[in-house]
Amino acid sequence: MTAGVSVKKALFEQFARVAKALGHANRLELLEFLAQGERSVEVLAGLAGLSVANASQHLRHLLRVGLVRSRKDGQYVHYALADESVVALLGALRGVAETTLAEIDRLVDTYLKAKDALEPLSPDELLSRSRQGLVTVLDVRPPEEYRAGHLAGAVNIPLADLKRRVGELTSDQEVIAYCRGPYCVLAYDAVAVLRAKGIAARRLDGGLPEWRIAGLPVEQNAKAAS
Amino acid sequence: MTAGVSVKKALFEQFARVAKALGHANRLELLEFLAQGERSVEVLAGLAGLSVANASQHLRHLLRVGLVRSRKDGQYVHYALADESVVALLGALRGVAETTLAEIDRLVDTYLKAKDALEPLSPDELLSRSRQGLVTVLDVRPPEEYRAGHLAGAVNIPLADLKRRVGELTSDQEVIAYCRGPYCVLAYDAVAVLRAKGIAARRLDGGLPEWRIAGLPVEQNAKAAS
DNA sequence: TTATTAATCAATTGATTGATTGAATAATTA
DNA sequence: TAATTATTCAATCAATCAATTGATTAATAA
Repeated sequence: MTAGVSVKKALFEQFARVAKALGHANRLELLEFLAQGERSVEVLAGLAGLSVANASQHLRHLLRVGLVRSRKDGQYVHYALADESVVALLGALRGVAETTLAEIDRLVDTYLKAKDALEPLSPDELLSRSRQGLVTVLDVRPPEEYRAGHLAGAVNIPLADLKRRVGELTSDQEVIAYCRGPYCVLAYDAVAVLRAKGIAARRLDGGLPEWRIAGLPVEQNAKAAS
Repeated sequence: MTAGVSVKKALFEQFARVAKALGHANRLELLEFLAQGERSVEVLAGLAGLSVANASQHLRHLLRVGLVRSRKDGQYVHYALADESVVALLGALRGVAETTLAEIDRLVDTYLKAKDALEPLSPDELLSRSRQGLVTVLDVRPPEEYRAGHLAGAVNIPLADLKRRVGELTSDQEVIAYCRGPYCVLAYDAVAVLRAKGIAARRLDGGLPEWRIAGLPVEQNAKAAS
């Protein structure tokens, strides 16, 4: 019982190590990118706008506390989330921040514009509708991200090309657009573009990691699945 | 889109603030106590073994990031978790730490002794069994914690008194013991004591906050529910 | 072998954090 | 009114953290 106190303390210190590792915007952003799939240090540094050395340090920090794992392939080191439970943790963190910080609401509103006007579709709904062939799933991310992993059957038209290539979409089906996750504007913008062209469109709720967990099929057009 | 970058950054910074607030063993311990119910600064300081000034500072920190709320009642300030989502976040943090840190396993083993020998009962199972009157629910925490909130119908026999008062329990029903949460040894010890006396006993999985969310009825013998 | 590239390491700097101390509020009681 | 109690504030100091820089380790290509 007396010894129990220090063990309890040690337990909380371990938990705190994990939480502390989450306590930096850059590391959270890196984790968000990793939630979409394995990435190399250089790619991650580019995505997050960090120097390679800095990104490397943050990644090693995440590695030390067990939030990510790494795999060496030639001269590349690929990082990935350690576990699905990390996605759950990031979701829970978002959940708390959204319900308790008014600041978040303000930012989300600014960032995502007419948020409420675009009621999103849940992964479950998407699953049943796409089984019936009722919807076209549209991935508006850049091709390289699409290749690294996307929803099965999704069409890839990057947002920049959407206006030009809108003819490729059949206008008699509702289009469900998605990009990187809940705070990615691309999908919002795509829905706006499509609606302006008279095509029924909605955004898919959540992000790739959540959909994977929810059971939506994910596929890859790997360049070299080494 | 260019402005989007800084908003995105700001969003991650808000999330990081929350995570950072979780990144200290003392604050996590305070949150664990708060998950059981509202407590005053002095009580929390005592429970966590901190000076009042130090506990106050940690609590104000948690308040600033929205993880707890406070209520002034006379000269006392009572703190409580801001929201149920905080319980979920703490659970997710535990989940990640348990699956990714080997160190945790070692500590839990040391702390909770023959952990696996005592398969716990889930809240759902408890609910159906107690409806049928099949089990006796035993709260082994000190009376003051019991009074502050306990499972409806639970009998309170603090662990220290259990050997002496074991006669108060009917030996023809299985006893389900609980204390403060998943890392509280009292319930483990109680199960050991009861089994030694020939009484079928198991531990209840999780902790009071989780049971509340799972729908188990919680009641209070308030001293003065002001 | 010698470049080149990807990633990490080591050292430095400035900034932030946590515990302690003593003083200051603010509500209650004598 | 003065004393007591619960809490918070303000200042301090040691410890830790994050970004930068330049050097170093591996793997690959010329």
